[in-house]
Amino acid sequence: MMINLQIVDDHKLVVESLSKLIVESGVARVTGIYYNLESCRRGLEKTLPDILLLDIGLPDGDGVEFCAEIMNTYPGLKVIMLTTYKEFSIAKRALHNGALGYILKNAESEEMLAGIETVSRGDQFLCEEINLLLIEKRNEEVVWLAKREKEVLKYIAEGYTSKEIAGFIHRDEETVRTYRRNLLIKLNAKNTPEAVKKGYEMKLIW
Amino acid sequence: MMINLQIVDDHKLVVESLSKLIVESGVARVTGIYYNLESCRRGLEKTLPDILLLDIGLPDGDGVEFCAEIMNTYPGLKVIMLTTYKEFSIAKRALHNGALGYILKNAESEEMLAGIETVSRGDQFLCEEINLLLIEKRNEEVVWLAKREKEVLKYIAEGYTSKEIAGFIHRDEETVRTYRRNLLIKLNAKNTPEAVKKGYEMKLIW
DNA sequence: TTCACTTTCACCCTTTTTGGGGATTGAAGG
DNA sequence: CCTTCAATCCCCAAAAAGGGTGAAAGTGAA
Repeated sequence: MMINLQIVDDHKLVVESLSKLIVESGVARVTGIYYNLESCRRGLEKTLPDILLLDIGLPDGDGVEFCAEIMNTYPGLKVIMLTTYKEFSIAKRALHNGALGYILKNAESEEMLAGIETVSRGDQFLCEEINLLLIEKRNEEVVWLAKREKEVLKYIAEGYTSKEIAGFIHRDEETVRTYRRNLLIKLNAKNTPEAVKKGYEMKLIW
Repeated sequence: MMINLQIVDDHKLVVESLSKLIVESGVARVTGIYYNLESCRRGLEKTLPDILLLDIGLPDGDGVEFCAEIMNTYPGLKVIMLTTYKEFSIAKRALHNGALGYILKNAESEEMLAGIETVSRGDQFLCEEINLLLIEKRNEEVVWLAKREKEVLKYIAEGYTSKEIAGFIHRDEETVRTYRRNLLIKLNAKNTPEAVKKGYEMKLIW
């Protein structure tokens, strides 16, 4: 019984080669290809695959958050994150959001195929580098920002002051100041510029 | 007379598929593959190709700056930037640094092959999206940061104050404050957090 | 040799941020 | 039920950044 697999990635070169690789190896059948989240959403309504290969930096949103979204709708779906980010916090968030696999784009083809087979059996699969990273940083905390905090961080990155942001979100300036303080603590940043940098690195904003 | 081509990209999946695509199409011969800049440097000393496909986000440095470096050493070498960044300022800097081509990774295979052939004849080739972008923003200025300014921007992104940075680079605090002001003007940012954001977007820091 | 730009430093004054110290509500989870 | 934590607000003092402006030495290109 063949594994049905679909791919979401905006890099056509990656998608083409990947589907060729998968089909030729015989481990799975590629039943759908999407270049953004919106078309993927619509596609999944029609045909649900066993495995979804999901990129993170899509043009219309964040693959990590999308993962949580589709796990709600299709709890049985097996998601493998396929990305370039070898950041601890991103991998951790992806797994927390229900991804069963996490494979870097600089992985070998064999690793890719092994991952698909492992995940299709319902087991977790992490590529070597990420596995080591998670073991190494096993004790480190992941940064969880509240919705409001993320919102404020985005405004900060766009150069708005606390007063201006307070106006945007219809809250007191003091409230925004509190979010700001918490952001610095949670992101372990010395000041706002560093918080923006870390937000970028952890793909919390963009 | 066959085109000799080499690839620098840390995404093994991309490289594999790309070289397969190129070889199978018959437009060129792939004579070298590198996963970082350092090994590319050493490889070019041994065999010089006609065309170099160059990624931007390499593990050991910036492909755009590397382009300028190798154009100095091998002025005849034809470089095609192969990347995910569809930012005006990055493309502009790449071309200024001597790249003859700029192709996005979400381009079609045909575009890729057409690009290789065009560039091999010594003509410039830009993929559709970048071409449109350059036409559209033809009048916009590119941001050129001085070496010191980039250095200061990096320190700012790491959360250091002007006083601390002044200590690091052995200059007066007032000097650093001047760089900071100029950064805001050049990057058209309202404040430092926004400057950091723009620095990231334009791949001026990382 | 101009001209532009980088690099360097200086002074003044205003706004914003930072780093402390709190507090209350309400929702979610054990 | 109790704890945790998001979300909301408050105050103060010190530090840092922002805005204006000026200027001089050095480099490199036209």
